[in-house]
Amino acid sequence: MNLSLDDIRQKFRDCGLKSTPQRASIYQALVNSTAHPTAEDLFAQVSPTYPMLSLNTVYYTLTVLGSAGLVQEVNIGHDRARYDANLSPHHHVICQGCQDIIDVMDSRLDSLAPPTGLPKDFDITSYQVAFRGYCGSCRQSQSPNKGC
Amino acid sequence: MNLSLDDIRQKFRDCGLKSTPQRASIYQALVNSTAHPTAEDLFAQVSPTYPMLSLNTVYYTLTVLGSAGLVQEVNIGHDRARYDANLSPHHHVICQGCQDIIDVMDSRLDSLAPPTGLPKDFDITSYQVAFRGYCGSCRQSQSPNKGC
DNA sequence: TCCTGTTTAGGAATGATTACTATGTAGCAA
DNA sequence: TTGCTACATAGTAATCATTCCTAAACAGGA
Ligand SMILES: [Mn+2]
Ligand SMILES: [Mn+2]
Ligand SMILES: [Zn+2]
Ligand SMILES: [Zn+2]
Repeated sequence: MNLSLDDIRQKFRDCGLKSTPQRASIYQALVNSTAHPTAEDLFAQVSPTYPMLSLNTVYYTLTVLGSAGLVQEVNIGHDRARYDANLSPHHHVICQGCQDIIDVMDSRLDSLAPPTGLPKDFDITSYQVAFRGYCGSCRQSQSPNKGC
Repeated sequence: MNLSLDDIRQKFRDCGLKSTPQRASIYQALVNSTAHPTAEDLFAQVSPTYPMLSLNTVYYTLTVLGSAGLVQEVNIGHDRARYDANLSPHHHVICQGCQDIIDVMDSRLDSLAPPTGLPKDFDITSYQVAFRGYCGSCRQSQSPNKGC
């Protein structure tokens, strides 16, 4: 992507969000990344430019951008939240060794038929496919189940 | 399902796991549920029968059963882990209001083509589809995005 | 029955996230 | 341009799920 700070300020205005240097930097770091960073990752990346930045602000910013629809959480486990500013429909491959998350953009996955057998009053708004496995460097360490 | 405690002791033996009353009760509560409970839920359910039960033991048991392949984690957010002893291939619908998780068994979802564009040394071992939306009772409270 | 490695209970520790709050500032209007 | 006000920030403290640690209990095999 590589959005400039000016592009970002414009986008914030369009969305009715206040534009602050911290907020713009955090969003820029996220939108220009494909690594699905944690809040801490973003904090570490932006900190050098804004030494006063608080990790708290990163969390607050992510929830604000989240409820504006500019950022989504990606859950690969219950441990820590990972964030994604890639709004085009896509899916994820997760390495169970290093926890890396790779984007999958495969249009065949974007029009799955709605699932059968649901309560009829259930309103599905979106879905995502999560593939799991092991990346090249984690393959050998892939531990088999003990019993069974 | 409705497995008896004897069935469960047998299954543990088959898997090479020690059978203790606590362990069997925890697994029984989980395997006979479709609610994808948390560790705390299981603790609350088993506690009346085993007043000395420790929440710690629930966590330990779940990791043991997990590495034996009898139990899987279902992640619907980064907040708390939900557990599932339903080993038949299936998918989930998650209500974003009440966090309920409903099983989806739709065989059309069980043979998706492997995704394109991955590093060739990536080894996919499984995948799951997570549908999100709002159940009947949570529908009205479904809050729209602020900006954008 | 005895032995040994696993399991349990309980308490303490960890670590990500949230809550609280005083100060700062963006955006708007006079 | 200036001043106002609501929102944003930083720092600290609190929360809470999960993990760590350890002594005692115990399951399963010899
Ligand atoms: Mn992504
Ligand atoms: Mn399930
Ligand atoms: Zn890996
Ligand atoms: Zn609901």
